[in-house]
Amino acid sequence: MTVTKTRAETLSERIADEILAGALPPGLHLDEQVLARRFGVSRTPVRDALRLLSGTGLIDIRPRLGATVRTVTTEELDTLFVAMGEIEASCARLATLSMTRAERAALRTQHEAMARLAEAGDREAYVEANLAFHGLLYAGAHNPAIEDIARSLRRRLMPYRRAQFNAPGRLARSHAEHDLVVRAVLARDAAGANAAMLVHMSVVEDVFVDLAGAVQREGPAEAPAGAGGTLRREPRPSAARPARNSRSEARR
Amino acid sequence: MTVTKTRAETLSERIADEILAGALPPGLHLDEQVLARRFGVSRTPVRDALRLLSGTGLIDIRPRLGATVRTVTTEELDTLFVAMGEIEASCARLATLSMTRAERAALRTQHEAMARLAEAGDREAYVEANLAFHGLLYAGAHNPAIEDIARSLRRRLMPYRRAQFNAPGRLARSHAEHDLVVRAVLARDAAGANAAMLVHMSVVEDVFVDLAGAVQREGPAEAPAGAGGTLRREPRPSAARPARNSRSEARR
DNA sequence: CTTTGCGACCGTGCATGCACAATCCCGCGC
DNA sequence: GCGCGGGATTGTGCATGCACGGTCGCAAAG
Repeated sequence: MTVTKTRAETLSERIADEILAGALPPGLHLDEQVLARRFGVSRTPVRDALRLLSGTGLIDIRPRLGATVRTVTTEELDTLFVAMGEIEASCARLATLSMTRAERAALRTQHEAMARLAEAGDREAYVEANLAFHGLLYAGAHNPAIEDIARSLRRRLMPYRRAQFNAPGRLARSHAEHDLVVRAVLARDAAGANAAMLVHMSVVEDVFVDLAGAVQREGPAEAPAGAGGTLRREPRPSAARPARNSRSEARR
Repeated sequence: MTVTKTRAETLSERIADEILAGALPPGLHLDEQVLARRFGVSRTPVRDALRLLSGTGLIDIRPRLGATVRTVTTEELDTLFVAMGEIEASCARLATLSMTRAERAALRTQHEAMARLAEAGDREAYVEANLAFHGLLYAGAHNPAIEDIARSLRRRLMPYRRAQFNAPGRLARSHAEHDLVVRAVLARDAAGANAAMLVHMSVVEDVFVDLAGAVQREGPAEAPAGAGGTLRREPRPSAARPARNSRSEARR
């Protein structure tokens, strides 16, 4: 059996962590030699790690120009959130159709635990429980392919989701939205679960866009590790507020 | 500007093509040195290409064991088809909300052209037009993130979709299913478009599963380039027929 | 005859070296 | 003063070499 992790693998994880933590800010050029020195290896495993990471969407590699941490504009972020919503909604629907009795029970338990956290206003714990909650739905879909997609998207959005529960009253409203999802799942109402999750995720998106707009207007936070501070400032600060929701930009 | 394509890039495309064409059958071990000799380069660009390819799901790389063409079991294939259906349905819904007038017109034109192809029974042309048809919906969603996911999934499924239109009457029925999708899109009925596409894709899946079952029972086709012949034969031929549809396996 | 331990072979992981391309800087011309 | 061209610099792309881990085969023991 293979327990050996190659250096390239280890490196790609560490670099990914640093990107997600904000230590390597978007747009930063990733110099192979610098990274090699920093990690005490040669350029070869660094190159391998960067190739590996390019598949995750975290970095861009352009021939002869090297790798840069992927810069995400607000427009791209918006489409990512929409896509995430669609995938989550699909998971909710599939989970409604495929969850075992035990999985439904676990979902219900998790949901009820989150009610107490929301009431207590424990944001920290709620955020963590929220990840687990959505994870239960991914797993409940019994579809590794779509679960991979969901986790990959969630990973890419992670840096931008931190502050979302800081908005006043968001905890309670989030839980109320979850409640509609859970009810539909338990009632075997697949279409309802799909729709409820779509609503939930579009709210999440809107909350984010509001925050992002605020960040953009004031400029990013001071510390490089500041949550939400990894948004690229648009070249022209005027007209910086894009269409709020690509779902509603229709009918041109 | 960068017009330079690196050898690794070129190689990854060529290798991908060969995998998709069936020249490199699933399970085949990809020897770096052999590939290097075959393409007249050193092992380094080959390694880079393989790392790049590992992100697309076409190959597996296991430390110290090298790369193999990804083997897809019927179960995995089933989940992939379900995921594809979900993504396509999402695209259809988003396209309904976001398509411009011109895009709707193009969709209608394409659909009408396909009516003639279906009537004439021109499978070859219909398959190609079908790709374009779905491509119009991907693009119409105005969401690069979800479009990428759709194209990536379609790519992975490509080798297994060839024979689907050989089933008698499939062309006409496919077009009828499309018709429901197109009507919903043009009528701005997002939920309807979503549902219609879901139906269409689940039929596509069922047709495939029937064919796959047949292939498995008789063994793969003779030629290594044979369409549908890239299915891995299960170790135990008995009990080889799995649950037909992961959507209907529910309520355990 | 089957099973298990040992050794040789082979392929991947990683380091190093070189060449070319893209960028930057400085000097020259307008 | 500003734009433009050419050379130096820097970093990536690729080739090559070596070492370690894994696999396979063979032989010996049960």
